[in-house]
Amino acid sequence: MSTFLRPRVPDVQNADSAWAICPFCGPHKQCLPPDVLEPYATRLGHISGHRRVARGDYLYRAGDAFTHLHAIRSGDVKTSRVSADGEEQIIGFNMTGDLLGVDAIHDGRHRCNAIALEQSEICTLSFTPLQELFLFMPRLLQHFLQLMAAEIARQQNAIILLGNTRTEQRVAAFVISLASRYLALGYSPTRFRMRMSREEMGCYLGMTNESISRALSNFRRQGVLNVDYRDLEILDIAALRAAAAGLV
Amino acid sequence: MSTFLRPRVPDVQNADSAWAICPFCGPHKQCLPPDVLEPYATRLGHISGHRRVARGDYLYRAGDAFTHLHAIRSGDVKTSRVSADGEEQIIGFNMTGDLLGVDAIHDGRHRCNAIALEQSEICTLSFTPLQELFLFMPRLLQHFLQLMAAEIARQQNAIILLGNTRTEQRVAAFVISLASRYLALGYSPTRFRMRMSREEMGCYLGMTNESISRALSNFRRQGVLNVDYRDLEILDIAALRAAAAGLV
DNA sequence: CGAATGTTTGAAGGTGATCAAATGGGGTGG
DNA sequence: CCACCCCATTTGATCACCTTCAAACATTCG
Repeated sequence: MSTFLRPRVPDVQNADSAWAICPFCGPHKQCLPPDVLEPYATRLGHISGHRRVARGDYLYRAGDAFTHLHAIRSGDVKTSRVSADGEEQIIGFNMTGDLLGVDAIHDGRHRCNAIALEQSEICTLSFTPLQELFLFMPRLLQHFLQLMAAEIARQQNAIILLGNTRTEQRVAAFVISLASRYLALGYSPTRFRMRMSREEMGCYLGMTNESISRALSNFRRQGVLNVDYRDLEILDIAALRAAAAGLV
Repeated sequence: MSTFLRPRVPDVQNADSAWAICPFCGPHKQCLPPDVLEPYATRLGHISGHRRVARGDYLYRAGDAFTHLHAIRSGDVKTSRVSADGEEQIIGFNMTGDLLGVDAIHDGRHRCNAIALEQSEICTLSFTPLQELFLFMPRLLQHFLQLMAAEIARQQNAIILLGNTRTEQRVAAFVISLASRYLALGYSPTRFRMRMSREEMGCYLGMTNESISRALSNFRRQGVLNVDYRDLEILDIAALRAAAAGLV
């Protein structure tokens, strides 16, 4: 990286609140390595806020002017768009550590709704001052670019999933995706509660809630999963992986 | 924007070659407004190169180390990934003005293949020096962020298309997408040649080449399109839009 | 505790995939 | 420049998969 522009952030302690360092994912710090985060914490704290949202609340709506990025500190959120005929179409599910709203950088207007699936804590980041911080903090900028690129890569996976797989394969891949994200957050990857309805899963995966239900039931009959409504346990991860790879 | 970091680029004429200003899309300049581009041209020129590729050539391969971004100066390119079972899965089609490879910023390694659909002219942009330029050129950075966000938005459209539409609707939307991109490039939006095979279209749209062919034939029978192999003419844009909106 | 919503399972029907074959272009080598 | 061959495209027939419609049951939240 360039040596001529080194962060000139004062090395001030800022321990008054955990919220102050939340903009890049708070306690888990998975978005930004601690050694990078530390000197930025103070400045980032100045441009961030936080809110609590209840199940069903909107973080932002399609059409809203884009002013802030939204980071999930805890909880689960879905992002969706509403088509011309008024039907909701889910773009993705997000959980602790995810950063929402970057797509709105394009034209300064949100094109998605972000809706809480349960009570959640949200950090808001004012984007204009963040952009100015980038000029002082090359590693912060680099990190942000990597974040956006990771989002693109994730969406590529979704495109492949939707275009080139059958229902059971798709559901298996989705369950594995959830498991690996819970693992990354330090939760059990084999037992967790799915926060979205079958309807919402189906909307995201391009199938009906009935097909989702049937696929999960099939996996249960095969001894691969233990499904009790939204509680899920992975019994045979190898078989699940095989199903996700299309080896049926 | 910040006033303390204004571009300090020497105002040097740099007219020796059109290639020198190619990094952000050359003659069409659609990526960067001329008044922004002008002062950057010299510096950008220093970090850019160019190549000519023939039909079937790889711009880069999945697994390659990421060093350069690739901008299409002319021609058409497809990006794809190869699944575990060795099948090609097309992520997108790109044409003049598109910037490829941003997804590799995530971990410094390309995850896609980029393959020329026909003879093309490609600009290469060394990413490390570009990152340093960002620190001097806030508007260039802002523009780049907008570019990446636009890519995310485009992929969201693809996800919706794949998940929530039927074949005819999907094909109609694809044709409209091609038309609007040709329009933006100054070409006829109603008569153009499709650069990809039915097979490749199908792979991208999550259907078989036969289904693509049938959908196009149906539109021809209805007087909506004139299809002659890869040559396409839009006869009834209103009907096509209606089909793309799912109003069948 | 009751109503509304979410989930499971069944049966029937439609859409798109698969298999197959004929036709037409385009690229390559002579 | 032409002819050939390979491959893309079109069209048809059959079939599997998933959707649709329907009903029973569980859960959650007021």
